[in-house]
Amino acid sequence: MPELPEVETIVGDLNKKIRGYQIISFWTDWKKTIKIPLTEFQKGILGKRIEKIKRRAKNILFFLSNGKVILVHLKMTGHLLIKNQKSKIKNQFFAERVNQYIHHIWFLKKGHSQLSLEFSDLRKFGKIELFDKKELADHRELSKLGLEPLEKSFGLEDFKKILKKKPNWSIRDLLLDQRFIVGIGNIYVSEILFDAGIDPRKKVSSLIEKEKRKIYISMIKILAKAIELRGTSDSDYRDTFGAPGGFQKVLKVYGRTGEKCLRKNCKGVIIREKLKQRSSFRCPICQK
DNA sequence: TGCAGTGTTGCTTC
DNA sequence: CGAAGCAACACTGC
Repeated sequence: MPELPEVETIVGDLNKKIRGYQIISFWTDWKKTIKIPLTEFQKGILGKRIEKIKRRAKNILFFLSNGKVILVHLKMTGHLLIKNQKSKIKNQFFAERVNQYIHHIWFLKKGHSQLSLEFSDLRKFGKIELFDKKELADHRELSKLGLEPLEKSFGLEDFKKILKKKPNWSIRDLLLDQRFIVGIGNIYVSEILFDAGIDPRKKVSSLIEKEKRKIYISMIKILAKAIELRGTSDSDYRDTFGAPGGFQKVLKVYGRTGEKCLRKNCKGVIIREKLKQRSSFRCPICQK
């Protein structure tokens, strides 16, 4: 389930490995994922060079030499894997599990080097779009997205401005809503609020100055740490080598129902509760 | 064994 | 208008 740190890791790898490659062909067995007619998609990408890859929220954007942009969203179970004839996915068990779900493949070439970029998507929730770079600014969905939490320009004051917009919401619902701050999903929202010592159900308007500051700092700290560890592989996230991330080893609350709270001297036991149809994890003692 | 749970996000409904 | 619920899909685990 890729959130900001996972997508950031993937984009970093893609830039290292496929920047400058030309798309020679594209194969799919599930057209529904591609949001424009397949012939139009093919025409827009074949023979074009991949100039750079960027992340916006949880979206991956491939900028092509003809001014087109391929948008890929992995949703819940998507993976992008890069392979050449010799390379095998690092984790063989994972390779066997994932290969049968490869529904789209870009075949790439640069000089004598040939690679394939394979999109594995078990639940087929992922999406692929193609549009002109000049439409980027008013893209129907991208234009509605909120601020990037790791941008240098995203300061405490910006965060507090966002908090003012939804005083009656719980802090958890606000952090998860991509219209305000992007990139945070169910795993990191639990971890951020644990780190900040804040109850996820807490109403935004009841947060005092100190708490707002804590949440802001924890948000940046946890996301940056997760990128450093190449993301969280709870059940199925893998990087473009098929290798797992490292953040799952340092999760403090997510998926730790019934286990002891890891905060020093806290005797709490982590609980899971349903908030708005989704699981939320917290320590009932040290998150106030 | 069958059905709830899994999490992202846009769409529908009220 | 906003909030809640659902659908897209397939596998896991209780």
